[in-house]
Amino acid sequence: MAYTSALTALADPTRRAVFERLRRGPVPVGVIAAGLPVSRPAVSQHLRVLKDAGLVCDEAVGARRLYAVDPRGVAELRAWLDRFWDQALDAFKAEVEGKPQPTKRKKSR
Amino acid sequence: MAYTSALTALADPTRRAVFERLRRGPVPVGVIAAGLPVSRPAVSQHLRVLKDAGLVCDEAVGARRLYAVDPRGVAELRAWLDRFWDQALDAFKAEVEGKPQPTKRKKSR
DNA sequence: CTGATGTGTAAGCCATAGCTTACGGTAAGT
DNA sequence: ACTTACCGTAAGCTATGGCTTACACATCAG
Repeated sequence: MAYTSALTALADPTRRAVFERLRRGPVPVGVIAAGLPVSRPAVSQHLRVLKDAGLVCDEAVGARRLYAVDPRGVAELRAWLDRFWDQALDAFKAEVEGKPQPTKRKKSR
Repeated sequence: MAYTSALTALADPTRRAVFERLRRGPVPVGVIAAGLPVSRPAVSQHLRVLKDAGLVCDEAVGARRLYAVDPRGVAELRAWLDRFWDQALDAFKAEVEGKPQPTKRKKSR
């Protein structure tokens, strides 16, 4: 269940800013920190959390280190949310169509 | 930007447990608290946060109050994640095509 | 080899957030 | 009307987490 750590990671505003900055493409740490109101070590710590959550991957390029979004982490989060979406919609539909039973599972796809 | 509060809300493990309990259908507060290792007021506070984030909606039924998942909140989160997914994939593709060996990574699925 | 650049890590401070107990309010049952 | 059940809110305590400064290591330029 890696989506739990992913959600925890994306909860912090600064960390979201870091992550959204990476959306445009691979960026070194210093560049990210330059566009944010926090220090560079803070960005390093945020990247550490995002990496542990499987949301970003890094690559050493000379003295620098490029960070990029890891599509796999995003995919996991999407999968969890989609599963949630389907079940919630089924429950909602059953609720609207007259309420036979609170917890009733029709069909799942 | 309601997805920010949604992500913040889903970061807490207990709050995720509350939310996932609601996935099966509308449930009163007491039932949720009975299945969790926290007190009932704690669950109330969590539901408050989830409601403010647009993830759940409530309905008074007699002395009880039923909470259910609000599909709209889930949809917003999905939209944000999908937009992220597309841009991340584009950046990843451009990175692969542009440079010979940008990042050594396999395709997951 | 020396200095400069880029980065990760450790220690410490402080604000935030989650939990508990206590209380007030509304609805149903007798 | 009185009692019981169910729920939300307030106040307070404590732990977690994010930020900073200081330090250590690796790489490139000269």
